[in-house]
Amino acid sequence: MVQCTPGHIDAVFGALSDPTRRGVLEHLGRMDASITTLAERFEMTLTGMRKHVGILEDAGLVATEKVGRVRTCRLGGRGLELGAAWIEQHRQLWSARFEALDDVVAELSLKERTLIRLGSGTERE
Amino acid sequence: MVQCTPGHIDAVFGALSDPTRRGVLEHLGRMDASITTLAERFEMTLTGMRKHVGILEDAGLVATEKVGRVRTCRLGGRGLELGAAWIEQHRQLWSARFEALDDVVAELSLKERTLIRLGSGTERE
DNA sequence: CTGTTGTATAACGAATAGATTATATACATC
DNA sequence: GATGTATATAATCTATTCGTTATACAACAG
Repeated sequence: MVQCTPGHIDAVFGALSDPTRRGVLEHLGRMDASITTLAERFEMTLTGMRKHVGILEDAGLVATEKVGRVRTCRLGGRGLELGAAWIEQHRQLWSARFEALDDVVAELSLKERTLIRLGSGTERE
Repeated sequence: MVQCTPGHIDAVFGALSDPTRRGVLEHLGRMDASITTLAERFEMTLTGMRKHVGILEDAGLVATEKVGRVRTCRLGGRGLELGAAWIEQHRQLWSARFEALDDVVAELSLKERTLIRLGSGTERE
């Protein structure tokens, strides 16, 4: 079951607020990775990367498993749903208050999906 | 046009990671408010609340206008779209990698929308 | 003009975040 | 068992966050 305390949402948004961590999520979206791999990819010490991964774990965005001496990180599903749910719920509230905004939103949703190549400083193009 | 730098997304998620600020957003979703009103509502000093509002402004989530000595705060549209767009984009990435997750997502999207009464510590029920 | 109200600004403090180095441990390999 | 690799843990450092108090200013009420 999805745990949904305020603190958990804090953790999800807090985790997403760092560009390195968003970059890690993008990377894990393409392939699983060890701490060492991620540390190299993001030019950071192992210890530093381990902390980021820990934060992503706490937020329910990443799951890890240690086999032998290698800790493998992969995307771990539900955290992002929490954030998405909160935002969606409030977008609806806002839309009710600003009816005119709906048009803007509809208009933007197309543009943004193509415009955005953003967010981590580690784009692959 | 929606500015969409990594830093801007940092600001949006960072702003959303604090329960007081999410509470302020919820409050402003129901009615506009002055700094004083918000400070009372959230049992905080004026200075403290002013800072939170400033952070929400920087993230593009709130707009303020000072008339006379009163600064009125209202929801200011585009910031939330940025966060929503980022999450949605990556949910799609993830879904591609974990096809089985799609079912879970679909299943949860119903449950969560009713389950969640969350996020700010200032629920009104 | 005087007093009160709403903000702004500055300075401070405790706690956390983001990163590091140094050291230890645990597994793999030869 | 010796060596190298992958991680864990502890200590440290700087910067930022979240909140405060103290002070100043600006505008409305009388």
